[in-house]
Amino acid sequence: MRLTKQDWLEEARRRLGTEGIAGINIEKMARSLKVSKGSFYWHFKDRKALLWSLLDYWEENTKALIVQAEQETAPGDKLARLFAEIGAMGITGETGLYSWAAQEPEVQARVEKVEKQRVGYLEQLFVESGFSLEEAAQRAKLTYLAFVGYLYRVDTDMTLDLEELGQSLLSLLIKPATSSLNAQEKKENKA
Amino acid sequence: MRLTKQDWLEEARRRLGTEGIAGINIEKMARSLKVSKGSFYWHFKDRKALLWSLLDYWEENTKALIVQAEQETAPGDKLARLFAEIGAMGITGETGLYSWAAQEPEVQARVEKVEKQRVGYLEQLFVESGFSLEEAAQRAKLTYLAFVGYLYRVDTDMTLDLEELGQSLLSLLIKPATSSLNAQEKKENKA
DNA sequence: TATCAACCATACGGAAGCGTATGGAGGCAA
DNA sequence: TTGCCTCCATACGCTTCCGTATGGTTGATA
Repeated sequence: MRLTKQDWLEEARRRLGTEGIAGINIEKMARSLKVSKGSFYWHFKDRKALLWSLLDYWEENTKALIVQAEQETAPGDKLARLFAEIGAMGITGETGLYSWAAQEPEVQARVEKVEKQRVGYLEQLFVESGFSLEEAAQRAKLTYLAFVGYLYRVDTDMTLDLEELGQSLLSLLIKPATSSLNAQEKKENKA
Repeated sequence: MRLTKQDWLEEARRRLGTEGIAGINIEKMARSLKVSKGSFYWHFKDRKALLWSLLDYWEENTKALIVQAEQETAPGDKLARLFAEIGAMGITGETGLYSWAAQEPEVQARVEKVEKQRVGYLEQLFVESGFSLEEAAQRAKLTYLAFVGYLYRVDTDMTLDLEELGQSLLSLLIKPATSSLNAQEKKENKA
């Protein structure tokens, strides 16, 4: 069977989701794909190159997600959209990246860069909702932590499903300010 | 140097915290402890036996934590105490257990058992705070997810520190009900 | 159809880990 | 002193990876 670089990347993403970083084992992958590892080393310099490509993909994914969310107008809708899109595409494998990052500083730096974008975006949503910068930062981090927790505990009894999580966060963290913002809008309408 | 079983367990816990499950490498540990692995295999049947002992320790730890928290009376204080104790003892290594659990069903079962105790306890706290069972369950899970997220992102810019997290959860998830409960208490006082 | 580049198989060397076998070293007790 | 029990060192076999070297296959193209 003739493979492309993409085939290998897809297999790697599958395994990152189910078995974590340790699942990205060239000889096992070759067996799954029914080729020899000669194929792998044709498409990639070494194992690290593959993992690095995975990081690229992951980074693009985050950006795309934010673009999608921004199609909504209200911050609450943006957050809901964000969770919906995440649920739709299924970002399995994040956890694998984190544990990998914990071991290699280079990777940690890249992961943190992407995470900064994420938390930064969440922060923006809370600011749009009418919170102060400090409040927004706090709520953004809390939201992100809950999300990371979700990623790790998904498929156990301990977690809400993604929609529930989104709704909970929405009602607990955004609602109060949205209503106060509505109050302000009413004021402006009267003026 | 003559070692005890405890010495090996402590070394393992250290490594679980810093390097995760993969860090529990018998030959590396032996080098750190300046003995040969002959010592290890005298104290433990095999690597799995050591890991299993680690699970025991972790389970006991959770129970102890709950006992400590129960020394407080108000549910809010209990939650705060919980986070304080966690911060004091530093439960590093949890994340290593999770990723290990993801790979071995036996371990997964044990981890989930302990997690059920944890979330169950949190649920109880929210019920004590005046929430309905459903609300309490939702908030307990959210709290736990945020906690797990914290464990994974600690030592990055993406997280609040543990006290902040506790305070945030307290003010966002318990406060509203506590005040409504206060309102009820006032009613009762008038009657 | 002959050639060349793209792609893959096979076989190997080497490192790292696990677990075992066996033989001490050292204390303690008869 | 002799024997025994606890604990450890050393050396080995086995497996599973990674990465390389080398040659084979296939399909497009001149």
